[in-house]
Amino acid sequence: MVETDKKRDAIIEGAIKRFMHYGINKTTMNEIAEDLSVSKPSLYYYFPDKNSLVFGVIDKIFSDYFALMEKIPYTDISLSDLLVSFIEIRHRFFQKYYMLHLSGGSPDSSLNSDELKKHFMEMKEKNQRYHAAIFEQAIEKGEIGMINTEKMAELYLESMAGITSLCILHGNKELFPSKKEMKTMLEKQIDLSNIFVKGLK
Amino acid sequence: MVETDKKRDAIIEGAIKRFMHYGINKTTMNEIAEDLSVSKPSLYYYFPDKNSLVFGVIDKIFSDYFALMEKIPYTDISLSDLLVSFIEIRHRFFQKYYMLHLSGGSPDSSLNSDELKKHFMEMKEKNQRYHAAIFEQAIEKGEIGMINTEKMAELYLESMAGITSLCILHGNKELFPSKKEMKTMLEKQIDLSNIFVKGLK
DNA sequence: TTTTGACCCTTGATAGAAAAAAGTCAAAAA
DNA sequence: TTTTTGACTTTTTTCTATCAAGGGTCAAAA
Repeated sequence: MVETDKKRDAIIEGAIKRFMHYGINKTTMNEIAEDLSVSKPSLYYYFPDKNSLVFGVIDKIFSDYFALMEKIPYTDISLSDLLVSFIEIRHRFFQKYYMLHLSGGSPDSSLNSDELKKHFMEMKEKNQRYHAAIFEQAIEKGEIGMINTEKMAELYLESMAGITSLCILHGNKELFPSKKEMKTMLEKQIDLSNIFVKGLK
Repeated sequence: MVETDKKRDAIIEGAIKRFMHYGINKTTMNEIAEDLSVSKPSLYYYFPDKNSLVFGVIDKIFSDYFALMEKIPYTDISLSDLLVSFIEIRHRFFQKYYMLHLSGGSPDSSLNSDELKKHFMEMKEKNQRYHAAIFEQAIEKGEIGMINTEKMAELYLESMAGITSLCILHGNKELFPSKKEMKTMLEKQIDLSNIFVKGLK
C-alpha cells in the first residue's frame, strides 16, 4: 500500500538523521520514534526489528549512491575522468555517512548480521559489475587494452578501498577524520586511479 | 660491552619467539625470563621496561627486513620484477610476524607508545626513501617517465598497505588469515604493482 | 657488575547488579 | 480492518566492586 510505504520511508529518513549524527549503536528505537512523534510499537509495525530498519537505511543509501553513479553519462568523457567522478561521489557519501561506518571495520554490532553482510557483498558486487562495464566500454573505445574486466574492477576498487581503510586506521583517533586527512585521501585515490588507468593502456 | 649486548640480543630472540606465537600482550616478562632461565629482574637489568624490550624486538625485525631488501641487487632486473621481489619479502615478514600486528590496527597496547609510533613512522619513511631511490634508478634507466619519486613511493606503498589492510579487515575473524587469503592478497599486490609500474611509463 | 627472591602497585579480567534498550501484546483508535 | 499505543517482558549493555596477574622495584647476594 502506498501510505504504508510512505510511512516506512519517513521512518527510514528519521533513522538516517539520527544515525548520521550519533551512529547506529548510539541511536535507540525510542529516540527514532520520539523524533517522528509516534510510539515505539508503531516502528515495530513497519519493521519487525532494528536490524530490518538498519537494512532499510543501508539499502536507501546504496540506492542513492547508484542513482548518482548512473546519472553520469559515460559517453564523451575519458575513462580517467569518469572514474574520478565516481571517486568524488564515493567521497561525498563517505563523508556524509561516516558515522554509519559503511566502509567496514565497524564497531556497530548491527552491521554484523549475516543478512546485512550478504547485502553489503551484493552491493560491492553490483559496484564491481558497474565498474567492469565501464572498463568494457573503454576497451571498445580503444582507451585501454584488453583485460579481464571483472578482475580489474575488483582490483581497482580494492585499491581504492585500501586507501580509505588506511585513512580510517592511521587517522587521528577522533570521531571523524580531519578535513585535511579527507583531502589527502581523495587526492591519493585520484592519483592512483589515473596511474591505474594509464597502466591498463 | 660485548657480553652485555649478547645478553640483550638473547633476550630479544627469546621475546621474539614468544611474541610470534602468543603476541605481545599475551606474553609476560616472567615467561620470557623463564624461557631464558633467568629471573625477571635480570630482564629489567637489560631493559628498563617492557616497552623498551618491544622496541628492541621491532627494531630487530625491521633491521632484518631492510637487510633482506638491500641484498637484492637492483641492476640487471626490471623495475616490475624488483618490486615483486620486495612484495615477496614483505609477504614473508607479514606471515612470519603476523602475531605482532606490525601492519597497524593492533589490539596490543604496547604498540601504542609514542616512542614506538615514532619508530614505526621512521621505518615507514626509510622504506619510502628506499623505494623512491628505486624509482629514481628506473627513471635514469628510462624504464619509467619523470615523476616525483618521493610522492610516488608513498602512493605505491600505501596502495600495497591498503590491500594488506583490507585482507586483515575483511578476513575471517580467526587468529590468522587463511593460506588462501594470503595467496590472494599476494597476487593482488603483484597485479597492482605491475599495473602501477606500467602506469608510470 | 650482574643476578635474584621477595615485595609493591597498577592494570586488566570477571562476575554480578543495575540500567537501558529491544521487542511483545492486548486493547483502543482510526 | 488497519494502525497506533501504554504497559509490559526479555535481552543486551553498562557499571562497579573485587581479585588475580603482570609490570616494575629494591636490598642483598653472587
